[in-house]
Amino acid sequence: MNDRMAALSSLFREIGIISQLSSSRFERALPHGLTVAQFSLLGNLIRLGDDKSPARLALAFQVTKAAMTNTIGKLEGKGFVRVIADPDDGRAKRVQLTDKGRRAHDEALIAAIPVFEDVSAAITAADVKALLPVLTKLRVWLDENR
Amino acid sequence: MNDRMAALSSLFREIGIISQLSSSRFERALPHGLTVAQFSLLGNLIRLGDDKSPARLALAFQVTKAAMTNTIGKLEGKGFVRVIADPDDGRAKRVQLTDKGRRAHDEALIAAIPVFEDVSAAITAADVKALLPVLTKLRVWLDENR
DNA sequence: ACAAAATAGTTCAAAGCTTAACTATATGGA
DNA sequence: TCCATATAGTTAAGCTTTGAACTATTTTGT
Repeated sequence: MNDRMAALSSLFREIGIISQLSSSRFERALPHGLTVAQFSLLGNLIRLGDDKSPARLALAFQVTKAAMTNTIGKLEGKGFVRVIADPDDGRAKRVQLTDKGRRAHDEALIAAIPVFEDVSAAITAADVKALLPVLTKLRVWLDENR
Repeated sequence: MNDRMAALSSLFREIGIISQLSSSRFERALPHGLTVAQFSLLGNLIRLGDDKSPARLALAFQVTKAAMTNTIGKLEGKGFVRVIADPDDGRAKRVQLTDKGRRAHDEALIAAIPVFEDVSAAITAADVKALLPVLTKLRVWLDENR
């Protein structure tokens, strides 16, 4: 058990550091003062469709409703999303992309490309492909057994 | 490049979520209100020797001096470490373990065992072994190209 | 020997996240 | 129908971290 614990400790430690370093590296490159959370949210709305409730987005991103309120508020302040009352549910809201938000995401994507290219030097496509399912399984487990 | 970016995005996203979920899971189990940062610092002092300067510890843990000041302060407040002036360098300090700190780490280690056992269900020893060098390489690269 | 540059540590404000408490609206069962 | 419960969202307080500014001390180079 001792070796096992040591290995897992190392694993979680590396993961924690990578999480921090990668976020700050991307955020340094992103325009409009976008954070990774904001950029990811924009990307999600673009790729998977907008007009979703904050609660649903909070679930999708594994953050609390409070955190999502904050992120959405930031994007709204920048004019990148619009938040309207849900016509079908008086409790709920709906988050919609603005044209400005789409443009901002495009710019951010372009700005992020060189960072991705740089990072590609540190990890091969094959390694990413090998890592992902294992990490996903771990993440799902941690989430389900929270 | 698009697939590559999508894969890397997923990778960093999984890593970010795992970082957060694993920390909170461990912290829920740890006694004395120890955080992962505090527990790791105690462990480092025990395994690799104490009597080290905060600056050196900050480097080892990849956090800022300010963060290390905070972590050490918390441990000092709990009586788990003692901080003295470095007799050889007027600018520096030295962080020393107390007996209470050693005992607290032992207790925390015991409390952490079941968490490690639980997590073992979500990732095999072989997978950890395969992941570690790749993540380490990535972490080192991110650190060097910060 | 001495001024300039580097290093150690602290403090402060800002950011993002969490939990908990709270308001408002919906839903479901008696 | 009506009350209990669940869900949506916000707010406030607390935590950890970062970056920048600052003091004190040491090291370096001339």
